[in-house]
Amino acid sequence: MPPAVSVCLPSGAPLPLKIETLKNRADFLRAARAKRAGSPAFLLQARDRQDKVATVRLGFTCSKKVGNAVARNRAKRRLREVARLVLPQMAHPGFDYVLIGRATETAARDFALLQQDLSKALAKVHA
RNA sequence: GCGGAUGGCUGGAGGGUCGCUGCAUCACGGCCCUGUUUCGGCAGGCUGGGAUGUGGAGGAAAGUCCGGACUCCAUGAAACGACGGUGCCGGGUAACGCCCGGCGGGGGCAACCCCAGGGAAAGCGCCACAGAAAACAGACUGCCUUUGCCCGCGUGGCAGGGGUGAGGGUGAAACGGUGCGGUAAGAGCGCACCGCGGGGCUGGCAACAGACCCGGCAUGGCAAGCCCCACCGGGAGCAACGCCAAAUAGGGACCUCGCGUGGGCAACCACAGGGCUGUUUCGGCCCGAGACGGUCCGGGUUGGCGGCUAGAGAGCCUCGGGCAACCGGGGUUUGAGAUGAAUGAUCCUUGAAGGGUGGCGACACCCCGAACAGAAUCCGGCUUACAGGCCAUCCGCGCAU
Repeated sequence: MPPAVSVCLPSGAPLPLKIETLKNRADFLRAARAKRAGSPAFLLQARDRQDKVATVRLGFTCSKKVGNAVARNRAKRRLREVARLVLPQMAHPGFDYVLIGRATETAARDFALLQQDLSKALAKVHA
């Protein structure tokens, strides 16, 4: 583990939210049991970790249902991009988010609509 | 021009904005450690985000089917055996089940393509259906001839003797095929050609081919059935393996086998005994009071760094050897290393083929917007998937000259 992220935080004033990648299977499973919000092109899962650490963590899931390796990679990249654009303004500190890709819609849906979808889903999950 | 055959190349293009990741350089911050100090710092290491520059998916990255490199484990010798693989000959290669060149067989007018292509006189097994008969030789039917009897006297019927071997619808396969002679009818019985077997000869490194001589002919097929022969082969894989840090654990229950002898106060030693090394023999190692036996239960299996991308490298040009695969030399250019896994997201322009509408047509307008597919230690192959486009060589047909 990199030494204690929380130690160097106090100095920061506004400080943009740190976004890390979710890596452990256990974290994915915990997120799956928390709140969720559907959307035509993806499914959003969100969980408040309640561990006093502000870092936002983000994960992606594209199962074999999405398609072959090329289709799965493309779906993940689009989800990653839309999250990169939307999340910094919308995310709540201390949350884990997981975006799950769908078969054809994730790759096909208009990108502007995709951003709107994510905003709506985040709002629903935070409510 | 039309139809083919073979080999090879390519795998949308241009731009704007915003990102990801490796490396290099540059300053900046953090402060822990080390060194030093004139106590301000400085140097090294660690670490955090940033700027600039530069590199960043494929011909199959795929299937994971072969062959290697590399790493760890195992590895005493001989003989024997088991298992798996390969299978015409020669060459290439680090190696191969791959590639090249030949040979043999089959297909095609041809270019060319296809072949799991050792052994069936070592043995066992199998040969469906059909057929008189399916494996070793005859039976059945037939053909010829002859004797007797019968009648409605005929190219008749019945019974018997003798001769004969391929005429018998079949079938994947029938004591070799075709023709002529021969005969009562026939038959390699004789002859010619083809096939087959044997022999030496010639050519070839060889597989094999050729002509010649001899033999009237002896060995049905299946070895992607067992098998025999020759050759090859230790096992597991980068989640290999090494290092650092942290944490946890250094277990428990039951069963099986064993707990022997001698010396010594004891530690221990020696010998029995047990286990491992495919088997055996010799040898070696371990245990020796427990087991490097089995079953079940419980706990753990995290993070980082190295391995990690420079090599049997690749592309192009060129010289030499070789029919070729390929080998040797020179020059030049080039070089993904991610790890919830980067190599992109989005917008604009252009846009192949395809589809639709109109038109005799050239064409115009509209729709759709590139196939298969994403490195995971690295190479050499094979196999499979693939929208289109392009090039070279060759073959057949047609037309013109």
